Amino acid sequence: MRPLFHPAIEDIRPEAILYALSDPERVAIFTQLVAGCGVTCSALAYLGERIIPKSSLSNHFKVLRESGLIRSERQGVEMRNQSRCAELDERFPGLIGAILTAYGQRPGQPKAD
Amino acid sequence: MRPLFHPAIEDIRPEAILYALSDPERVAIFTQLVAGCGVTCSALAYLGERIIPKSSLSNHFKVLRESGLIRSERQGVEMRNQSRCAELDERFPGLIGAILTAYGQRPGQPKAD
DNA sequence: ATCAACAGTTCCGAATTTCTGAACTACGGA
DNA sequence: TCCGTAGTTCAGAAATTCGGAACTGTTGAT
Repeated sequence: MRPLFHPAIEDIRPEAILYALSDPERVAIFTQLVAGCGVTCSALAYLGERIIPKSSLSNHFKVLRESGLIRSERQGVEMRNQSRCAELDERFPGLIGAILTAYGQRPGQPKAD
Repeated sequence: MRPLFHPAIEDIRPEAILYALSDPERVAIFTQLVAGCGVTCSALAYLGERIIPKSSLSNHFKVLRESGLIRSERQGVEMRNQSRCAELDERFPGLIGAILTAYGQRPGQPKAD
């Protein structure tokens, strides 16, 4: 499998972040990661009112990863995902927090780590 | 004149805001409006390095308007546009500011450090 | 009233992007 | 080895975006 691409912190573009988080399904996924639970891909298939097909889920993770919002690494047969909140909050102060607050889904302080 | 649709402040959805501001051309337009001047549509056709076709420009304004970011009203033969920042900042505290700050920190943009 | 000029919108076809089922790859365990 | 599970990639259909041309609505001039 191709190595997964993660942008360096300085290469992260605001438009990619906003685009990634303009989809409520991706926001729900990201929110779970920020909260620290459900870190694998398949664990999140039942978010919301529908079952997200796994190819769509995989694509959501790719968008989140390539926008710089999350970091993914393979661990055995599954993929561990974690948010890059701490880095992001240094680069774009207050941005992630304000977005999650706006969605009304912020479960904790993204800066905390 | 047929009134243009503007969402009530309580109907504004974060995903619409993020989607609207995930396009750098729209961000450039919005930034001009935030800067204060009630700006017309055609006055912004030369933002950035290309001439934006007027149908595209019209669509950008429509997206901004229907997401709740701006208010537009016809004044004579032209359209005056203004940002809804004050309302928005009450509904989604810090969101617009954090987004504009994030765009202001892109590489290539003036940096405050 | 009629016409022309202008600001912006709408229409619609082409190009691009998104979605998702099916096929596939990668890893671990027996 | 073969099997099951986790996730990715492929490919075609569906949806969205882009932008030129035609159109609408307003003002000012004749």
